[in-house]
Amino acid sequence: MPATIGHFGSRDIVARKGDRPSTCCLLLQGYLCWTADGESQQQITSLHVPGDVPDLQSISAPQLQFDLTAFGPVVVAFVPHRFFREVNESSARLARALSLLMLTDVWCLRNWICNLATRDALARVAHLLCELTVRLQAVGQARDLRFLSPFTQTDLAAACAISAVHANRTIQELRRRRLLQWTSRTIEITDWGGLARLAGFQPDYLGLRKPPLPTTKDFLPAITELRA
Amino acid sequence: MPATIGHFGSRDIVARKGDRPSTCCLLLQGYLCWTADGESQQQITSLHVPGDVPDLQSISAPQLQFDLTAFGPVVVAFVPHRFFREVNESSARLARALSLLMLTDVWCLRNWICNLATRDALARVAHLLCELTVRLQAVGQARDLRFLSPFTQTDLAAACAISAVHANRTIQELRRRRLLQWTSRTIEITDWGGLARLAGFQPDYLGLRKPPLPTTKDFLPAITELRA
DNA sequence: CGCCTATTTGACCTTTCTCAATAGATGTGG
DNA sequence: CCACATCTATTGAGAAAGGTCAAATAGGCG
Repeated sequence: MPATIGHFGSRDIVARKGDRPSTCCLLLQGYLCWTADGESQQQITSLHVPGDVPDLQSISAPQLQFDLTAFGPVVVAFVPHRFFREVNESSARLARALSLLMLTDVWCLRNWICNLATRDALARVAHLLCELTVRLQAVGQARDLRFLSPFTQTDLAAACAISAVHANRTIQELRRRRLLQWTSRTIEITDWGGLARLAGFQPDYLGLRKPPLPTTKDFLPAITELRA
Repeated sequence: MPATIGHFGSRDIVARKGDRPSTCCLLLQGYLCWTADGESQQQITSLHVPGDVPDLQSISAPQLQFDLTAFGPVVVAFVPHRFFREVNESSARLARALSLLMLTDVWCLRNWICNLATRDALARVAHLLCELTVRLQAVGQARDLRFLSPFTQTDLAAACAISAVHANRTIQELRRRRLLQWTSRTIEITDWGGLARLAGFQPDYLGLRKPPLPTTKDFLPAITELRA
């Protein structure tokens, strides 16, 4: 897999609205979010973990509609669109894997909408953390429901569409209920059952999960190779 | 284009969560929405107008994640997945058009998220109506900013994630400001500039619009043929 | 006309926001 | 290693937006 490695610091914009990139970025380390600039503050519309290719769609997009922002130190592999086009033609199995990756994005977006629309602040934050935990576990980035997070409470607020102050109070409430610990840069879910119940988190939330998750894994050999 | 025509009444579920359809539905008349069942009420996660193929993704999806619900009387053409697969291989131009259609969906979803996340009820409803109007105009379903709508205020509430009561008060406020009329089954925007300003609606909202809209048109000859 | 659904209204209550101030952390240059 | 600047987290108090409940009204349709 032909690729160029890129490193970014927190808040760096990896790809900008209006860009017409000729590569996709495979996220190797850290977090990437699609962000939109609101008048008051920026809004996060989706969240990506290592193994994701957030801008897979840029292959056929005339231009990017949002900014792709790094959170914390980030390592990406820029892979030429050409590579994916060739994969699409040469391997039916990998082509299907790519479709599923895109599909998963869409399905995450609809769930994100449901999260914003149907839950109050407490359940909303809980749900986001459930999703994040599951996705990190799936790629081996969270052991024992514990993971590093470069997100500030303000970032969380931008993802959940609540104010930073309220995000703080919400987290305190989650701590008070002994559902999680969030100190300095690490988050630990101390009561997964309780958090999931509060969030109304459906484990089969991932209905799609079983098929597409191996999908991501299809690229892991290549990823590992790149990391070395 | 091989197709079977289907007719549906309001609230009929055209495709159900968990289904594994072997066709996509090209919407010919009426509205389709992807809906999720919340505890209290159903949530609309996206809205489709004639010319759209809401479940284009089902081609590579193992199963549907949400319900596809009809609003008002709806006519669809069920087109076999096979047809789209063949198109993908035979015509690079139409293949690109299909990619753009899918892309447009993703981009609509992110904008939907921004709408829920960054606007208050009044601007949110205004924005939804702006988007709806533009999309209807693009396919000739709204003349003079006036169109038929089978949506109840409760439906609007489900789309904007507000309560039905508040939706009602919001619409009254829009009427009071002489931005629109909404009587019985027709909506008319009486002050487009004012509505767009209130909503913070970006005409290039559609950034993608110029390229992909012709995309939809690529199918219009076929659509017209089917209608006849 | 009568039923059923959709809209409208009022009163009251809850959630969340905003503003403002304080405290804690982190990082930088001297 | 300290002093300072900056970012992040926390707290309090008051205000605004929106939710809920319940009842009244208005349409649409057989």
